[in-house]
Amino acid sequence: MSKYQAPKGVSEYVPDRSSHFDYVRRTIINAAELSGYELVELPVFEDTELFTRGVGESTDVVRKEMYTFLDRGGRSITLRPEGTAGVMRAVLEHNLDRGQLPVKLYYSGAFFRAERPQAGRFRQFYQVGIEAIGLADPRIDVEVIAVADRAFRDLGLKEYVLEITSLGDERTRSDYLSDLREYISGINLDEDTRERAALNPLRLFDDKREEIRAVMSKAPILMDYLTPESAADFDKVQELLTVLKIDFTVNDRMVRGLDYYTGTAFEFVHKGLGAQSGIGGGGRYDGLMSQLGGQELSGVGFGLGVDRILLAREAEGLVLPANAGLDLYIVPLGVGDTALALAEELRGRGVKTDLAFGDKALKGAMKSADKSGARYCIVLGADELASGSVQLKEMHTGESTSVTLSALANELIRRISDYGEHL
RNA sequence: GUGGUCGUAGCUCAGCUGGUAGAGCACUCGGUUGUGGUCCGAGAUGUCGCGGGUUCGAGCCCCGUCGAUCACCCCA
Repeated sequence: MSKYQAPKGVSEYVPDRSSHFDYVRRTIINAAELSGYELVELPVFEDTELFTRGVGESTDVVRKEMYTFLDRGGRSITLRPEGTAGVMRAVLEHNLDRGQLPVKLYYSGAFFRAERPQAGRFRQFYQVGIEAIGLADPRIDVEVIAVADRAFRDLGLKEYVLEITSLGDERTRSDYLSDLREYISGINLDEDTRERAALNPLRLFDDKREEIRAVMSKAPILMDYLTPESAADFDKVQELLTVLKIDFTVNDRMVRGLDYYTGTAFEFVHKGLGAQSGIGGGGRYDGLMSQLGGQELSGVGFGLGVDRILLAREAEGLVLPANAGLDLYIVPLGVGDTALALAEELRGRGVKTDLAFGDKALKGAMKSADKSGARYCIVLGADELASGSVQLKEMHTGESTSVTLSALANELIRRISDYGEHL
């Protein structure tokens, strides 16, 4: 082993797991595209201020988890810890909010948070997210949730639950928070906990300790402070989720870590994952655009954790569906040049082809053919070139049929399209 | 950032109270002239995470460090 290792806490994927990772990511993207979301490809670093203002100075993410540094021009730069702020910046910068609303966008890529790593929590991790910007309509909230749910179902996940809540509008929030703070000031807490509560009193709802849970169960609930409009929206969300047959539970003490959330908030939690069980979450944000200097527009979106979803699939024992691996493996016997040329010709016609290199002995080359997972295999040697035909062998049945070299490409294409339809 | 556990061949792991490293799988080659997946045989492979210390001697003990992991915290 080399003395170099990947930096602490990064997630990286190599074969065979990389294809599984890619499958997860593509499935999520596919769900987004099915609902009309379009790609934005954004930088992985931004001006630090975008995040301090967008995500919120009081959040842990901003206070202690950002990778921030000065670039060579002395600018303060931060590796993106989340996706929404960057999307908003791009929307404003390119005036996407001047056209028809909502603007529906998705992104996919790496994010960075300087946390202490553990299973399912990485310093570089992958997220796919969507944002629907410009319309405050509970139907869009539900659409966003439905995209996530579709992705999870397409991925074959079963052991997850959807939790939803409403955080109300700004007025509800400030009324509620002052009451909650008052309640908390009346209970006896250790210094550390008191500090956390001062920063964000909602955090105490998340505390794992029995005694804290007991006192917090009697604390005022945000849900009771909702304005009639917020309450009506939240009812509508629940009604629509029911219509769409998306199961959910209302968690009236859900805590979201990012300051910008208002109104509908949700979280998908997987049961097989231990402490880092959130596989995705999101919600509506009313103040974010104006906070960043744009017009007063509301938005809603989610971020799904690709790494954790892969872990969740593995926890459920799911394996990759019938893979689109190699179609053909060529075993050359002393005619490596011709074999490579043939492979190139077949590849040019869309046949996924690999071949043995390095003048392997027949037996070893056949083993390679087996391990490659290719559907078919041919041996190519002087005899075949002389006769102009090869034995096309189907690996899993062992059956061979004689095919002329000139007809090989067409024959393979025919067979591939056959089994393609059965996938 | 805090606390616990762990770190031995590519992988999963064994290694008794300290005496100088092993198994299974994987890999390479072979089992008579050109067909894999089973079987049989042979072979290669480790600075025992890294650095110090104790000791005649350390994979086994001590300290540090790096990494993983579990929980707190936080969140995707």
